Amino acid sequence: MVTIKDIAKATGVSTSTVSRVIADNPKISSDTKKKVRKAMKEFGYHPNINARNLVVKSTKAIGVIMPSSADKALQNPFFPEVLRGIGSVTHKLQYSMVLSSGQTEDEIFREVERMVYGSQVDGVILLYSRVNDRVTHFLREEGFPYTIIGKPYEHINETTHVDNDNYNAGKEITHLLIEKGHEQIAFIGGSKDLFVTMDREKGYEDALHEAGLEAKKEYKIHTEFLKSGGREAVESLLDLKHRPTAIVVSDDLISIGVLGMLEESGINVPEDISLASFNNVYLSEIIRPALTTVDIQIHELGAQSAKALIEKTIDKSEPAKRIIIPYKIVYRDSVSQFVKGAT
Amino acid sequence: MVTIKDIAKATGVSTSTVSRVIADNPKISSDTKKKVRKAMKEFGYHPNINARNLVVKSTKAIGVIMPSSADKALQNPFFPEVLRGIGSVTHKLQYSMVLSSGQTEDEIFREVERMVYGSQVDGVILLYSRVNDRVTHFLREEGFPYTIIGKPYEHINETTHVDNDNYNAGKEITHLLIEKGHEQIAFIGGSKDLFVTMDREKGYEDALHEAGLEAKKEYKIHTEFLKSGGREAVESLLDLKHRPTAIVVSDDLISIGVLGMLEESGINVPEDISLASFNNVYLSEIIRPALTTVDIQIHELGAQSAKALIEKTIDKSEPAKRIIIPYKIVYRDSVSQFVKGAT
DNA sequence: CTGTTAGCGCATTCAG
DNA sequence: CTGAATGCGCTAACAG
Repeated sequence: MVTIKDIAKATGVSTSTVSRVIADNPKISSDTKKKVRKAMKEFGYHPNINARNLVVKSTKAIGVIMPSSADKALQNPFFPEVLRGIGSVTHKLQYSMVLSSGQTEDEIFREVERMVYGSQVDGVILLYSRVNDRVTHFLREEGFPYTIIGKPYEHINETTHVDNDNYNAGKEITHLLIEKGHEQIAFIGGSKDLFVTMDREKGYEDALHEAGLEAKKEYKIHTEFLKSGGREAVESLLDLKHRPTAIVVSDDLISIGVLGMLEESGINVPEDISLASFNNVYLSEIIRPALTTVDIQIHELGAQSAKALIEKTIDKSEPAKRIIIPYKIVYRDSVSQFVKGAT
Repeated sequence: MVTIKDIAKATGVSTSTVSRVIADNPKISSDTKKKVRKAMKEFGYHPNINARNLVVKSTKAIGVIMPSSADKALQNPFFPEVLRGIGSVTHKLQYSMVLSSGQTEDEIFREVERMVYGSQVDGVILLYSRVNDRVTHFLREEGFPYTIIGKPYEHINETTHVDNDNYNAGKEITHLLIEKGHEQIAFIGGSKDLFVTMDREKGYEDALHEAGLEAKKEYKIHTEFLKSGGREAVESLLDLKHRPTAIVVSDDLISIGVLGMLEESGINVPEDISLASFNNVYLSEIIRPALTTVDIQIHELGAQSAKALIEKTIDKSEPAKRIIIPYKIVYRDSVSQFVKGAT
């Protein structure tokens, strides 16, 4: 390995001078800069990141914490996409991203501990927001920089997070259904202790109320990506005396599962039942019928969270921020006008 | 930050002793070990990873290089799943994974350079295998440990990689179709300079030949995840005088796109056309009809590549290995018996 | 079984 | 504008 010593010796300057040209210190004459740079190139010099980190006490790296993956949640194309978003800014700023790899909550906790205590990263991004999360508590107590994608469970005004206005998105998408003449509108959501689900559901309910429609209890179900219990829940929904004519689904991936179940039952979308969901992952455009869904700009969610985090790691006095990424409804083919007696 | 010095002072031993109990050196009396550990706990001591890396010249971290993402390829659930696989072993071995974030080939190259020259990682895993890849060349010339998921373009016997037997998988899945009575079997693949595609396609062709069937040129098309040109290609396939009765598709995600197109054209799967593909991502189980596909064990692909890489970083003399992960066909609902005159 | 010494590669005072 | 000296936090001989 070629070090700054080598190139110092080769150019006849001191190591500090070399160090200064690396930092592009303005007090170094352009002559010596040129000379030193030439040598660096010739010798194939590259700074040792660890040595540098050790002395400057900063790593130019951020940790990205995925949710515990007992479930199949990670198969959701949401994740590669946020990663891309995060990556787009880390890359621009020459930061690295280190990914968590733990599966259980406990494993993840230890990992974060390692990242923080070992000063492996300057800050972390949480790709989830769970009720009463140990990791969040830890980060907060340590005063370690972090941002959350989604809505924090507590201390919401003191923790910077980037989120969508899921409540209004939920409201708006149900409103769309109502406008289309639907009155029997169901809601299928993911895990109900996720804020996304809760917010979107609340929006759905309020839209209904505002339209003078009833939000029947039996119209709201929650399912973990159609595993085991999930299918039955959906089936019972379809078996209802008053079967809904439209469904708001909290996630495109769930929509795809629901779509399959409807097809099996000989129910056509959107003729018999309309479907509207959230996220606008690539798949929702590919599948038939193409999904009417709200585009939450996943990429931007990631990018902004990284940007905010890095700003915070650089200037600790940076105040906590809430960043709301605008959504927009993408109209495709899974929603249609309600026509009486179609079913 | 509490350092090894602090706890040395507190316990009245030397820093080297503390260092030794961290390493659980057997030559330290259990008495002092106990004493030191107690102090570490009290003071909340955690080793500084950078300092340690600097002296031991190893990082216990591996780089994971994603393909350049001009296309939407990263939306493929394949990636989260390999990441999980890789993560499962890095985590067990207490390694970290740092993810590439470059979008273009050039950006990625610089990143890898940084990882290698900056000794940020001990080795890297390439999640792609492109013809004439700059990164691969670089790694090879530097003699830096790396493994490839997929089939290396060159020096195949000198670079450890983990792959499926895609040729035979392709053969077997087409054979399945043939057994079901199909004789007009088409092939839809992804980018044709990917080895996966090539291997699977070759298997498809050979299966046809062995069965005395013709592999018509117009039956083979390539499409980049159904973007722009892709749809037309598939359409032309369906417009053929002798429309195929079965299709081998090289990737589940493409299958989903094809499925949508067929549905639009009023063609039923599997009644009119059978569909068989590869990967067995979670979606293929959820979608209707559920996909008959070959399970390539993505998770294992990732895990084994990480395992092999780490072994190599630990013992540089470890020989290059080729690790073939077994595949198995998962029979679901997208393939059916061919019945004459069904179309 | 444990302490002393040295040094990993770099950035940063402080002089000059 | 540049060099000498010091130390970041830790491990690794080498002694004892």
